[in-house]
Formats: sequence, C-alpha cells, structure tokens
Amino acid sequence: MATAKKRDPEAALALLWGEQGQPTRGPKPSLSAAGIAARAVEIADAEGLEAASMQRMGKEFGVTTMALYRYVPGRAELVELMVDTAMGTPQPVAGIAGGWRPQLAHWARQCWDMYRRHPWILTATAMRRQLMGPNQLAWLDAALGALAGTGLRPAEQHDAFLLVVGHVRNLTQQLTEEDAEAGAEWARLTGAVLERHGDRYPSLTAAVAAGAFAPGGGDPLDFGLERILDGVQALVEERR
Amino acid sequence: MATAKKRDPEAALALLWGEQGQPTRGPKPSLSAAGIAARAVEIADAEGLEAASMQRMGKEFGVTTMALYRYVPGRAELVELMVDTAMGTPQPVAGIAGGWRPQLAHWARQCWDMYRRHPWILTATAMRRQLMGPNQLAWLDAALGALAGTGLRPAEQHDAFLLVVGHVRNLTQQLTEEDAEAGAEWARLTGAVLERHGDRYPSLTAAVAAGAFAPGGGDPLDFGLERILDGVQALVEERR
DNA sequence: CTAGAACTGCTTAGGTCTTAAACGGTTTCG
DNA sequence: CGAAACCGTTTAAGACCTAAGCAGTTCTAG
Repeated sequence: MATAKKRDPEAALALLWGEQGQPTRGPKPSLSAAGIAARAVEIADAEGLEAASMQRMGKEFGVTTMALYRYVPGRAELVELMVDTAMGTPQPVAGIAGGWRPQLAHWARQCWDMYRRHPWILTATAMRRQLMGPNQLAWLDAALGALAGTGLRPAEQHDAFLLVVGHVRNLTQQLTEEDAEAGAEWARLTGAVLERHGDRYPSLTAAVAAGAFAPGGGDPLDFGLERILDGVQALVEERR
Repeated sequence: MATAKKRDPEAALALLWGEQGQPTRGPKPSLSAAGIAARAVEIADAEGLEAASMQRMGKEFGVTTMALYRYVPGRAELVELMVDTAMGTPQPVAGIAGGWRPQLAHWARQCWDMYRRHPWILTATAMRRQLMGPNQLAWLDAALGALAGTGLRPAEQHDAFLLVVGHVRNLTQQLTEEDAEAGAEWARLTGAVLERHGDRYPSLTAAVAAGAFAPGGGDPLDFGLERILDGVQALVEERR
C-alpha cells in the first residue's frame, strides 16, 4: 500500500538515536541504516527527495528494494533519519560575543546555510510532527541557548525561536524555487497575466511597476532577520 | 508515469483564469473544472490533499478516472485550481482605519483563518513556483495595498510582505500538526528522549523545565505578528 | 440533409511507488 | 548438532498518474 500503514514511533526513535541492539545470530549485514541514509541524503541533495525512493536506494547498493526493509522500518522512517543526518551539528553559539542578538543572528545564518544545502528537508518536515533526532535537538538547543540571554519568559523564548526558524525556512523555500531559468519563465507568465487583468490589482500593478519584484541584490535573509530581531529586542527592552 | 510529464503552463493559466473557449460541438459536458475543483477542496479539507486523488474524484462524480482528464490537463493543474478556489477573495483592506499597521494585521489574521480552513494549501504550494490564479493575486494585492502606506521602498514592501505571509504559513503548519492526541503522544515521546539524553541539551532541558513548551493560552498568531510589525514600524520611522 | 469534425466518456494498458509475506541460505548460540 | 535468528530474494498486492485508442453524440459546413 502506498499510504497509511501502522507506524511504530518507538522503533523510529530507536533508529534515530541508534539505540537498537545489533544482532549476533545471522549473516553479517552488508548495509546499515546510517549508510543508507547518508547515500539517500546525497541523492536528495542532487535530485530531490522523490528521487531517493526505496527502489532507487536498492539499486544504489546493488540489492533488492526489499532488502532495505531489514535496516529501516519503512520509507517514512528513512526520511526522518535522512533529515537528522543532513542537519548535522550546529556550531555552539556560546562563544559569540555581543549577547543574544549576534548569537541568534549567527545561528539563523548557519541554519540557512544548512537548509540551502538540503532544501528537501522543508518538504520532509512539512505538515507533520517530526520525531526529532539528536542533531535536530542540537539545533533547537543552540537557538534556545542564545535566547536564554534575552530574559524573556520561557514561552516567549519558544515563540521567538519559532519566529526565527520560520523565517529561515520561508526564505529557503522562496529562494529554492528560483533556479533562474524557471524564475524567468514564471516572471514572464505572471507578467503577461497582469497585463491582461492588471486593473483588478492596482496595488500589485503599482508595486511591479516600481520594481518591487525585481531580483534583489542584497542578502535575502537580512531584511526579515533584522526586522524580527528588532521586534524581539524591543520586547526585551520593554521587559527590562 | 507517476512523475515528470511535460507541463504546459499556458494551458494551466488558461484553466486558472477560466479563459478557455468552451466547445460547441460534441455532447454536453457533464462536469466542469470548477466543479471538480470545488468538490476536491471539500475532500482535501476533510481528509487531506492526498485523499483528493484522481481516482477518488472520479468515484465522487460517478465517472471513470480518465474522464477527468477531459476537464483538467493533469493532477498538478487540478491542485493549482484547488488552491485558487480554496483561497477565495480577501476582504479589502482599504476601509480599515489606523493606517498600514492595523490593515496589515487584519490581513494577516484573515489569511491565517483561510490557511487554517485549508491547511493542505501549505503542502500544495511548497517548493514550487506556483502559477497564481485570480484569487491568489487578490490576496497579494490586498497586502501590498496595506504596505503601500508605509512609505518603504518597493523592494522592502515586498520583503515585508514575505515576512508576514511566512509567519502566517509557519504558524499554520505548527498548529495544524497538533491535533491534541497526536500532540500529547509526541510530547510524551520527546520527553522520554530528553530524559535519557538531557545532559547533551542543557538549554533545551532548562526551557522545558521552565514550561516553554507547555501549550500556550493566548492567540498563537499574536506574538510573532507583533514582533514583526514592531520591526517593520521601526524601519518605517527610521525612514521618515 | 448528410458527411465529417469535434467532443464526450470509457477501456486498456504501462509505468511509478510502497510494502506484506513466504522462502532458502547462513551464522551463532544452547 | 539442532534450532533460533537473521540475511537477501522472490512474489505479489494495492495504491497512484496518465498515454492511447475506441465508440458514441452533437453540431456545423458544404
């Protein structure tokens, strides 16, 4: 079946944390979950998440598709492992001078780099309470470490964290969409539509004419990040 | 084939904008693209985007799966039409007193309601330059209308728009994930993990202990929206 | 008024994907 | 030395999307 199935979160977590007692009986395993995930990450980086199908991974290792199910409960669990593998470990944030704001900015930039290297993580973690592996928790921990310096209430720190990751993720999606050629085609088509129906969208027409949609020059992360950090800082100072 | 296929953006746009010359020759069509999309939206609302498959839609209307392809070039185009259909028209923002900030806040809240009604729009519009239909453009136009009052540079208005939609979308994703039961299970599992490996994540452990992850009481949209608008407002005043 | 063009919906078929189940071979433990 | 555990394979089932061709139906051009 392509859908549903009964998922076992315990098994998935054991896989993520590498907490399965390895067997002693039968033949030596020729593969490993970590190895499969690592190769799958490479493929997803190069060709997208869809390309890293079970069948493809089987071919990649010279085994049958079904052989993979000895190492991984199913596709969903493999993707979860891929996500944690691809994320890697963030640099610690404690060493950065200047308090929470430069620390959080550095964290965001690092996170952005990571997402740009592995844009498929976005779709893999969308619309689903993701089981978090060691690396994903490390990223969370690092951001919270920076935010602890704000003196905000705990719930507010959590909200601020979501705000920053959210921005990073949105930007990743925005920028990944554009691979120049496709972006130009899109702009052309949308421009043609606007030419026909522009009168229904006065503000949009004006903005386009003013060049609001022209490919920007600066660092795309900056604008939003600065606005968000300004907003958080205002709250921090208000609390003090 | 389940993948690839040659897409025809022109045809897709014609579908979105209802600009196909309707036929005069053969038998009366028993369905319509708009009708199919409308029903598909209902199904996606209730059971998720996956549930609104071609096969399912065929059954839904008492015809074969392939009959649908007389009305829609393919699944992708149907989803695009579903998105625009589900979005509907936003309330105009011009009538709201108090300038750009209340206008943008109202827009965001309205947008959030829309996304909460149709959370599948998130996954449908992820990782792909979406062809925009009339309704989607109307939402964009409304937001830009509010932002025009800021006096920011055009590119900055665009960036600010992305910041606000991004927040709304992130929050939708965040909140849709939690359907209480699943959320509790997730919290339990993550708690158990943290109990075992907590020493590796000091900041996270502290935050959890302080209740940062306890289900919050207030309006979840508020925190981020206020921070973002504060940040934008600071820039507006700096420009003045 | 009558072909034929155009359009309808259906059938057939081929390709993708995940995964359940059973089977023979291999390794180690009791 | 048997039996249990584990390996990779084969087989097969059920989901999905869609290309291609076929038999009717309806309008229009000649």
